[in-house]
Amino acid sequence: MLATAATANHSRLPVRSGPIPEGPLGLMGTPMRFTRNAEVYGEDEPAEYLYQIMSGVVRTYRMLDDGRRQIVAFYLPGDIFGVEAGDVHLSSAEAVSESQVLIVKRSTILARAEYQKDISKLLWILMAQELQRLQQHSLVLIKSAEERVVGFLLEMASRSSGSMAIELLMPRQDIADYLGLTIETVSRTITHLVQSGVIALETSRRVHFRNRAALNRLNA
Amino acid sequence: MLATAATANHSRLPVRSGPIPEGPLGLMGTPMRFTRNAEVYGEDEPAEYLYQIMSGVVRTYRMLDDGRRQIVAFYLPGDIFGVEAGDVHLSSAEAVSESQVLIVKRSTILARAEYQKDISKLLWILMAQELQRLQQHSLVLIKSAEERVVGFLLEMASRSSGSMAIELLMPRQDIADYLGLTIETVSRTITHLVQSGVIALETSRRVHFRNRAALNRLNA
DNA sequence: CGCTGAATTGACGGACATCAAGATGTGTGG
DNA sequence: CCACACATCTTGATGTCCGTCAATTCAGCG
Repeated sequence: MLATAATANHSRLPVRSGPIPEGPLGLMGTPMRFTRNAEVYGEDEPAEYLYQIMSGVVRTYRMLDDGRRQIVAFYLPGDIFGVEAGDVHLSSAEAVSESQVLIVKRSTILARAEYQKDISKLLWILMAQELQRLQQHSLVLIKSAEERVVGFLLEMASRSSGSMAIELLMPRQDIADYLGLTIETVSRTITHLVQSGVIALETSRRVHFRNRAALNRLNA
Repeated sequence: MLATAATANHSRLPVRSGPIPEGPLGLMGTPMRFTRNAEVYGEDEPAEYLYQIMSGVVRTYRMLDDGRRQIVAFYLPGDIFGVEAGDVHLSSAEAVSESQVLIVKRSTILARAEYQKDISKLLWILMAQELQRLQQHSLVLIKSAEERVVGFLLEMASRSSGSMAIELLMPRQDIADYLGLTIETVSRTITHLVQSGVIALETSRRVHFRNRAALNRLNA
């Protein structure tokens, strides 16, 4: 799954996983910075580039005409995003926090893919991940609020280095829009998890796991 | 969006869009029949084949541990399914009704794709469609029951030939599991749409559109 | 016909949204 | 360093949409 269980790293520092995974993109990309909430690309724009996160977090999302926002994915350091099978972006992308992103022209990659087998293989793998994430996500959206929140915490845990505690790198509103809930429901659910002793909050963004077994059980 | 408004075709015949689109698969496939509810493939099985529907309907779905079923997609005549970026199926596939399906070995296709450019292009297009469908679907799952049902009817309309009336080729339970609702809610919502005069039911499976504008308006 | 699965309808309760207020945290300027 | 402004997060009260449970009705078929 996305759950690449990294061996525990009991650093007390914020997550930001260590060194940037030197993917194939690292060799040819141009670094660029995005401030909080800055747009990386917009829905329906031509998909000209691929992006790899060096630091920070990026969210992709789509808007419903009535103003609701569905966050499609969060990308963390090392993750590659902007992959589309078509030549137009299906969603918009924004920096959740100050972020550094490597940018590579799609045409360059596609050209290389012509003769360089591993590149085109990489593209397929990325597509496969996207598909799997999306399928997983639609499964999440039919669960109860508690299951969604627990699932989210576990997903974030699996993607960050620490196993005992994680840093939520996005505001509650983003979590709500990712899970298809309201911010109040997310907040209340977390409070409830704290009260039942399965997690503890050091700050509102920092979550300690006190009973991982119970969490897994709640993740029906 | 998915609603590719086809120019009207006032046939009174059941949907089953005309002749089978003679895709590249048509040239080399082996036909096979599946009875109602027969399994085409199962989740986690190796993805060895691609499938093209000749007649009937196939659904793909995933199960939640608590028994809930999330239908991922319905495939109608002409549609190709079984495309996975990885080499394992992420979902199971079953015939909704008696169906005829063309089957092609994946390895054959991939081999051809090596030197035959249009084949590998086709694969990308299919992936793109899957991605788009999935994204669309997760947007649907955060809408209200009425919006989901209306959206479903419009989606089915856009995929079938007739514009004034459509045949729902699957039972209510399948619609419910596709939309993340219960069968009762689907039924009640349809009844409500009938009462407000935007649709009419000839039989429970056959839907007449009486006020397309209103439908589009309800599809927030 | 009567049998069987599918679909509809009704009564009721609960989970989550909504509306509103307060608490906590954070950055800025004096 | 403090104070104020503003955003984020939490908490409470209330409403409603939809799920659950249960009973009918309807359609297809031997």
